[in-house]
Amino acid sequence: MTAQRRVILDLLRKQETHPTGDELYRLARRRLPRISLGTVYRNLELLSEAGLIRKLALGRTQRRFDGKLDQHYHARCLRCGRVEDVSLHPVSGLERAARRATGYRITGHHVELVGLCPECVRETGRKREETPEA
Amino acid sequence: MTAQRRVILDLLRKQETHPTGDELYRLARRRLPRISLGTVYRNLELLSEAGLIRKLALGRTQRRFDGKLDQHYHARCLRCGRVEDVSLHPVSGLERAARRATGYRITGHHVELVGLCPECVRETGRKREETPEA
DNA sequence: ATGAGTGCAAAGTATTTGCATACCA
DNA sequence: TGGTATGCAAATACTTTGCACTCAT
Repeated sequence: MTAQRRVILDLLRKQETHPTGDELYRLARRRLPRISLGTVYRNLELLSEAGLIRKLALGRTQRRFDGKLDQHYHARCLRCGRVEDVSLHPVSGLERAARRATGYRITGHHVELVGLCPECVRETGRKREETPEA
Repeated sequence: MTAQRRVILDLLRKQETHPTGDELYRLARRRLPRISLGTVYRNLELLSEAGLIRKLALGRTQRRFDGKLDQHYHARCLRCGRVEDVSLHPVSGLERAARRATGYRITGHHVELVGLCPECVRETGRKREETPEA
């Protein structure tokens, strides 16, 4: 746990917002003026692998598109990155509860389930070296 | 509705996966060899504005990080992009139901509520020109 | 002829990586 | 002194945009 890593973790823990890599870099620079963007990203990666922080906008940074417009949820495989539809009844009451809790005008919601797809379950059953990305 | 746009919409509707811009570009090129990546992205944007398709990995393409590890959900403002924690009781039974429906080994889930934050509700109450991105 | 849409290439944004150096066990 | 982490800069990945041109009104 280097000074850089500690500062990043610290910032992230006390931050109410959910900062981006760049925001974190700017914040971290106030305490460690010579820290580099690369170090910030590297440590974010390591910290999240270690389970000390979470990445939002899970999955890859690349955007995916969906032609199905009915309300449905998604399951994403942590290992191979595939995304599948999950047809479950939309959770009722969620949006109303969230409105109360946040004051937002909620217009929709989305659920992402994460785990391993059947195929990757089999694969990792055999050889356990590879670790899911996050 | 140009030929390009129709092809993209078509592909997206019949695709089981949730293709990325690039994948769609490659698929579209089989039917329209001269289509360009720019056109694909432009049309994805337009189609999603028109409500004909959905963007997954909502929000910006930029990743955000979270230092809080307890299970909690997030609310994202469509207009200003801010992301806030929402403390709601985790939806129970969701993961089990998803496992049944998909065969995935589910290890977690995440809920994102989308809408307008109170501040943006006020803003848009006044002037209605700006439209949320998606 | 006008406005919307296109292909192409260049620019932009976000993130990752190679490399030489610095630091610690 | 060996391995890990760093700063810096270059590279990469993905997406957006400027521009000149086409095409259907």
